[in-house]
Amino acid sequence: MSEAKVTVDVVMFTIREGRLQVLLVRRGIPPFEGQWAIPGGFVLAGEGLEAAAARELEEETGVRDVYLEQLYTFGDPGRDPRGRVVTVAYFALIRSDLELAAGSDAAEARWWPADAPPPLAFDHDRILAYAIERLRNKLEYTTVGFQLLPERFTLGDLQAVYEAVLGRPLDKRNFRRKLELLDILVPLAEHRTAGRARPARLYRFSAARFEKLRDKGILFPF
Amino acid sequence: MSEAKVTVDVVMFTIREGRLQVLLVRRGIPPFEGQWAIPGGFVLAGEGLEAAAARELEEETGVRDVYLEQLYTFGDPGRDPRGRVVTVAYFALIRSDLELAAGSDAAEARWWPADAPPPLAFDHDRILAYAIERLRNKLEYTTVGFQLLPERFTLGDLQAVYEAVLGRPLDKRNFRRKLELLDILVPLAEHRTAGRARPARLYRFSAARFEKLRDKGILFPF
DNA sequence: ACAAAAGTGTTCGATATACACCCATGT
DNA sequence: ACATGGGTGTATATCGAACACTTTTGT
Repeated sequence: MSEAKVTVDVVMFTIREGRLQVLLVRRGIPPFEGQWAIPGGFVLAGEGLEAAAARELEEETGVRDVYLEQLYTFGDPGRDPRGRVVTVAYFALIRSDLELAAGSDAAEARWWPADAPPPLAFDHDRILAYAIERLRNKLEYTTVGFQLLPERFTLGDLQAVYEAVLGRPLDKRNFRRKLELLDILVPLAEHRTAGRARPARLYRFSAARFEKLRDKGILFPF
Repeated sequence: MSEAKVTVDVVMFTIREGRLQVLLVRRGIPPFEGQWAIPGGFVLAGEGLEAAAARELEEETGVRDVYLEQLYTFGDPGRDPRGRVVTVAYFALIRSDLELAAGSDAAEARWWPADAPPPLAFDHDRILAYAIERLRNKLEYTTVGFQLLPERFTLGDLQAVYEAVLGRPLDKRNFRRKLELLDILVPLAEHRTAGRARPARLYRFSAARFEKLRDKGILFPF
């Protein structure tokens, strides 16, 4: 017997309150009814895996066109009491300025700190741990960090993202020098003033310049 | 409809004749009958994905306990004319001293240069390309290269593996210094003499020392 | 003797890290 | 005036890259 059900689970990360947070939903049906879980669902007939993940993402958050990457496939027999279910896990990065659409699935959904989630259904604790590890690694040698910020952001915002995900403080001057060398940020004319501190210059990510780096073989500059 | 067939495909690499080679099988049945393909097959009921990959590996080569890592999952609708087939691809590294067991599947199987394979069935050219890319990346910051060599090997052997996979020459002195710093090779008393050249010292990989590096947070020293 | 691969150190540039003070604004 | 985060430069250590000759063996 080689028939199985195939699902996608999408670990959606964001930055809220200066911390890395993950979207979880409370299950409304057995198994694990009432438990928190990583959002996911069955792949439809004729639907690609990544398309299914993007669909779940949009159903859950109302958001499209975000960073989405395949993570790992979990298929141990017995991981789902309903029978053989193979799940292809993805992870996604949600910009911190995007609000969750009100529960389209009528299911309860909320952000949880990624390092302090509630008990999770199925083997979802493993999936979450794996996603966090992958995100940390990616952050160190890629530029995915920008995907967690609004289009316009300050260097302080960006550094805060890196610190939240990596879980350690970074040196401001070294961080900025590294970014300057990469030359993938475009300084904008505007500033943003927060609280009673000096206004900070806003930047945006330049996909074009990043592509040029890639073309020159500098694949993962971070 | 969420039922699908689940297969595992295993991209098996080795070093032969100083080149990176990949094991391919000629398909005996439709679809793509007579075409070359990456070995694989259906996941059995109650069988884990990695277990299925290890079984395919052993059926095809007679070899067990080799380096095996999940690569990516391909599930585009239409990738298999028989219907919805999701394949979880793995890649494996076969030591260069291991001989293929005579065709247990009665199917033709042979090594092909990884950079010049014949036309492949399904989307297997994509899978192979992805596996090569991953292997190259892994080689640069991990120690998987040892998995392609016999237990006892010379530094020249090891460098040849890296050069074959990366596709570029490496500096002998820099290569050796790096290894010395890592301190994961154990020099043996024996030497091996090849042709009419000076005999070379044999080494073996020390998994114990490698684990110590990992414990100290030096995850991927290469 | 010579062909073949083994073995061995140093220099240089680039990159990563550590570290402290002044600036512009709101209250 | 002071509290808050923004902004800036220098010195040092570490790592990677480039580079050439001697040694040991078989023929």
